[in-house]
Amino acid sequence: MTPRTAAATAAKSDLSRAAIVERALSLMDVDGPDAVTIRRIAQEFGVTPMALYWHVANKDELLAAMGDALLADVVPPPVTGSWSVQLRGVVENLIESLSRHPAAAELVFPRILVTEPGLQITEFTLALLEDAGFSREQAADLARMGLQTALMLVTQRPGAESQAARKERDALLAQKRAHVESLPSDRYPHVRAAAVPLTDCDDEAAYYSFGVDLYIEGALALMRKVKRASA
Amino acid sequence: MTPRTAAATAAKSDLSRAAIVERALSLMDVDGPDAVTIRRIAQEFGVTPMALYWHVANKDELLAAMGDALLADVVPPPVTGSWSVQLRGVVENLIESLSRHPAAAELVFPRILVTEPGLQITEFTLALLEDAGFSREQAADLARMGLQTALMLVTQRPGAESQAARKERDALLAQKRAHVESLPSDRYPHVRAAAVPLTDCDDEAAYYSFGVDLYIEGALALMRKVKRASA
DNA sequence: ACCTGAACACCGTTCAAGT
DNA sequence: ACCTGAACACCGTTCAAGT
Repeated sequence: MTPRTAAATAAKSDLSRAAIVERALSLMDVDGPDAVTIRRIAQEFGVTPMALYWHVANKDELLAAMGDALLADVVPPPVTGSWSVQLRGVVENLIESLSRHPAAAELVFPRILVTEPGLQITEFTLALLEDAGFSREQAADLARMGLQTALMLVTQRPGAESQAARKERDALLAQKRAHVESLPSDRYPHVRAAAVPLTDCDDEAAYYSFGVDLYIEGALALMRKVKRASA
Repeated sequence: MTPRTAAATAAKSDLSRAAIVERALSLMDVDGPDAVTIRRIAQEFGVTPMALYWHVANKDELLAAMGDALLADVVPPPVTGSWSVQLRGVVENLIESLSRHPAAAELVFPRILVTEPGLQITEFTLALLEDAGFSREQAADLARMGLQTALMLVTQRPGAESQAARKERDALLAQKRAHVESLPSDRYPHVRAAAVPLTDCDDEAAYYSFGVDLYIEGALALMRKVKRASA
């Protein structure tokens, strides 16, 4: 029996498409997108780079699979309540899932119309919006922007928007805030005063609900306009 | 006199930081982000890869400079009209500039609080929103989401969201639409019916104004809430 | 069915050297 | 001041070969 580390043994025995995808996702969160390489993942599994190609066609397919994995565990939205309450549920559940792997969140975009769960979310949202009275085109745009809203809120959350490795993130954040606070207050008084809220997010829940509010209130206002025009 | 192509001669004589940035931007639009490499840009200028390092510290700095270039020619917003009209101007002018290089648009995100024009836009927007009655934190969140809205609309515009080279884009788009149209209509009736608006954008102006409307109407609705709470 | 080894065409970047 | 040449450590990927 050749000696091997316990970790490598466990990892190697686990080599599978799902395990690779999961490892790639956490690699992305911890060490940033540049760390997600075929060779690095293989190394983490104690395996040759070429071994991955048995489970995954190529890197693009791996990235797609990562997007699919995020989409796969989005909780289905509530089916009761007003259309705006249900719409809010769609966006909130998206945020809930995407925020588990913020660095990988944007990978879901190209997968939404290709993957089963993505299509189900889209179907539900379109039905909701058309029933509410939006035209087909408006419903399509609005549904798309709901996904965009969830995605933006997650990927660009102040304090977490950097693409660097987790280790460097705090230093970069401190540096950025110091820079903003060093700005001349005669030229940028508001920016300086808002240095903290611009660079960090002390209350995550409040941040997300404010963002979702903006979207939902916008949709409600547009609905009123549609009703007025058709009346 | 050694023979050289006219293009290479003209390009070589033009080698400068600004020229490199410009070339990188159009390379990104035409051939996709993967085509933006130090070596490829050098080749386009008929020059050795190392030559670029005189004008640019490294690739990260080049990407930052590309973001800065987009921000640099954002038209200043109008200074008259209600706060919501001015806010709309901010977002519309951002869209105007970013849509000239959609593939590079996301590069502005990390540059907004670092660059002169970015800070001016932020200062203007924060002042606008705080004067309107939003708290400092709300103003910061709302300003950020205005930028996010502009960016998302541009980068994710249906039919242009692919990161592929321009040559392949049409084929990919057609393929995607064909896929959506081949969906079982008993399971995804709304998605199927909305195949065209989901995959293409026939009226660009209408698409953008709908997106900006959503944001502005949302802001107006939140303002009413703020007023009501403080009354 | 699943993995390895060698090889290829690409990257970004350093460092010393040219003019 | 501006550019070249050689070299290094990395990529993704192919292809033939092992078990």
